[in-house]
Amino acid sequence: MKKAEATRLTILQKAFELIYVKGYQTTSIDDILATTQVTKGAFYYHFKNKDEMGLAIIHEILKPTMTESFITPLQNPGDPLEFIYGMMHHLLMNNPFLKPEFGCPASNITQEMTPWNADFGSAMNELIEQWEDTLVEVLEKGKAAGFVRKDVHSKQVTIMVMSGYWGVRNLGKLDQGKESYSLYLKELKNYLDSLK
Amino acid sequence: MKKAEATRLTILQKAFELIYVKGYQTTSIDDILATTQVTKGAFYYHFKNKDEMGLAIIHEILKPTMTESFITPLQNPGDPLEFIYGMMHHLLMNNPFLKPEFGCPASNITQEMTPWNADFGSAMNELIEQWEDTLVEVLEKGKAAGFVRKDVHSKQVTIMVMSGYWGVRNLGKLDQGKESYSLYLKELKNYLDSLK
DNA sequence: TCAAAAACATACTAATTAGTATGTTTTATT
DNA sequence: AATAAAACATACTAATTAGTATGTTTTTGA
Repeated sequence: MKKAEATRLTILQKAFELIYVKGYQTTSIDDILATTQVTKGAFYYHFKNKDEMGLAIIHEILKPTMTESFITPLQNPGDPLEFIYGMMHHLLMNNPFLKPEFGCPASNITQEMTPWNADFGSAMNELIEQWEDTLVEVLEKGKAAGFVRKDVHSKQVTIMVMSGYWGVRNLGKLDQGKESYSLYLKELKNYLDSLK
Repeated sequence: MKKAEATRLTILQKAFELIYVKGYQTTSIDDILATTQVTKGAFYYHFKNKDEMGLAIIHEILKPTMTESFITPLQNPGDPLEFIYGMMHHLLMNNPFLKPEFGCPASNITQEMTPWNADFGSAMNELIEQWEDTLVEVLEKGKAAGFVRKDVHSKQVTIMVMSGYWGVRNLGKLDQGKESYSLYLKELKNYLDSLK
């Protein structure tokens, strides 16, 4: 990788972590410069302004990460209900990057930015629609393969699952540990069983 | 009401609306002064600093509002599953104050403030525990009265319902209207039916 | 009614912010 | 090696921020 490209990527990655922890608006350019050891001249060489960097983070960091977490594992066949539960369990209990006290990066950005920046809104909408479409698709396949009842409404279930995940990621901020996560996962299992 | 008390209440109410729309950190004292027509001297007479005002909003505005919305209606007997569905439907579809693009005030504050201000965290935790306890209680009564299956785990269901609500309030920010709300409510109905 | 306290008003400060102006250094191309 | 462009560095600016200092007005209780 070229050196300049490495600088740009460092900024995006470190800024993403800072924003995950502190929020977008309260992460200052100077914060980013301090943790990356990049100077202001270099920063503004790579990005026109802060928002351009923010959108680049969504497209170049968040989107690939979510594709890797949600879309790619989906290529496997088998019971989609098992698959969905396993994905949620892994995300909530095993993912080493995501901390209960800081929630879900995508959820955080949506909550903070969407009402006031249409570009952030449509960028996040793309991500979420990709996730949504993938879940609907896998549920439909599951219906065809007999894993899921035929009268199940895949999109409704998808919204239920995504909402639950984002919600518990936020509820969990009020815990000390992962109690809410555990309770949520147990009930998610019951719910998914009811779709068989 | 005394005039000074009225000033204080105006600040809390208008600041609450501003924070709901703009977020806590990005709502400036000057914003609040401009919309309330209160001067800085008056503001700092009533509140030691911004955070004291924020906590007062939680305790004196948010908490009573939530009690009125979630706790009081709960005194009625009858089917708790019907009751929960009705409450969610009303909150999502009919509440005139809450707008899809701005989400849920309690959820917003939790997401923004909890990781960085322990006082906000424990204040919000109080609210949520109150809501949680109420839902658990009503579900237990429902089990006793035969409305809910005996093997249902009330706290798990409660976490599922609260997470779903907070999550769909955030998902809904990406919609133009209330599509996600409608889909969520339909599936919530299916889910609650599975607890009968 | 009249002083003391409560309530409010105005002008300021110091820190932080995103962004710019104007450089110097590094890299790539001939 | 020479040169132009790319990449980075430093010093600044103007706006905004929470909070303070120092007043004036209004209310209250003896």
